[in-house]
Amino acid sequence: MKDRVSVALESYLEQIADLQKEHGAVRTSDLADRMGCRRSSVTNALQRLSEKGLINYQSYRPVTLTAEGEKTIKALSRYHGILADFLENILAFPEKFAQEEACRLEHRVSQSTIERMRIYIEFIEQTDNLDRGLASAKFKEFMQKR
Amino acid sequence: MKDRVSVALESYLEQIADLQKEHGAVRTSDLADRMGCRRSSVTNALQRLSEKGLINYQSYRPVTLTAEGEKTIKALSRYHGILADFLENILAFPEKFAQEEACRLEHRVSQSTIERMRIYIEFIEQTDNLDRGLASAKFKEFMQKR
DNA sequence: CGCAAAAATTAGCTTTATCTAACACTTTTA
DNA sequence: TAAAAGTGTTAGATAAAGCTAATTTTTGCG
Repeated sequence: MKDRVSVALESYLEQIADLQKEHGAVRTSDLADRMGCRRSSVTNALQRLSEKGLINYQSYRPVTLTAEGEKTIKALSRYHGILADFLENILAFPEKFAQEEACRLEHRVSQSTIERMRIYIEFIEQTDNLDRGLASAKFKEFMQKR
Repeated sequence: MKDRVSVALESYLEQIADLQKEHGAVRTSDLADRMGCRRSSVTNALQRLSEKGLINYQSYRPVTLTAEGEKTIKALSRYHGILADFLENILAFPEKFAQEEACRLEHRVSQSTIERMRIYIEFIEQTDNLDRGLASAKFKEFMQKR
């Protein structure tokens, strides 16, 4: 069982995936902007990600994810999505906050909790469809009145 | 706004509070057992906690929390309690898991999310009392059927 | 009491993750 | 096309958090 990559490196990896989608190529300075750190810290991170086989990296060349890196990202972004969905649609947070909080939590929340959140969302949706509780709508209403 | 103590140090602080309650005095080796690390790492942590004014520490003496340390712990354990409550009573996890997961998350979840979880629990309880949805019971039932 | 065992600390090393400053490559542009 | 600007990397520091091995302090017992 290959040891899990650190929270910091996971975040770099996510930003790389994001930038790849947006711009194709991924540059050190864009990553530094996103991560709020110096370019030299990015270089250091890229070297470590490369050693772990998660990115294709050569000096002065734009970066891409390896197949392994893609796989890691896929799992992570699923976690992120479910978390953000839960925060927005169950706990009734605004989307922006939900996204930010999901970023903070996705590296820590266990798989069981993620799956349970998914099931909970499904449950609430079913309840809503049965027009019995309209639980999520009711919660939003409840929030307004406080 | 004094900068927040690290996740690692926060964990040490919690174990200190726990041991203080159980045994009065807090010894390096007990802490090492609890934290699953070496005694030398504990000494190192104690020195840093002491520099931050969170514990009273002198070489070879048992450790106690400062007022500041107590305050930190109080906030943390409130977070822990709400999280565990949410995991157990909303997401229907067994108590043991809820406690463990709360330990992992309490250092990362933002205050807003904690407060919102508290409100959500309150909301569900009210709903349940109105005998309208019995949402939490229904969710447990729903879980059983899967 | 005095000494051995246990407990705690120190010293020194490692890795991660960050920084600044200096240097090396690339790209732009006059 | 060559100098300047911009981008990327290296070198060297620092701090957190851990480790092992060696040393120091405390404690318990014969």
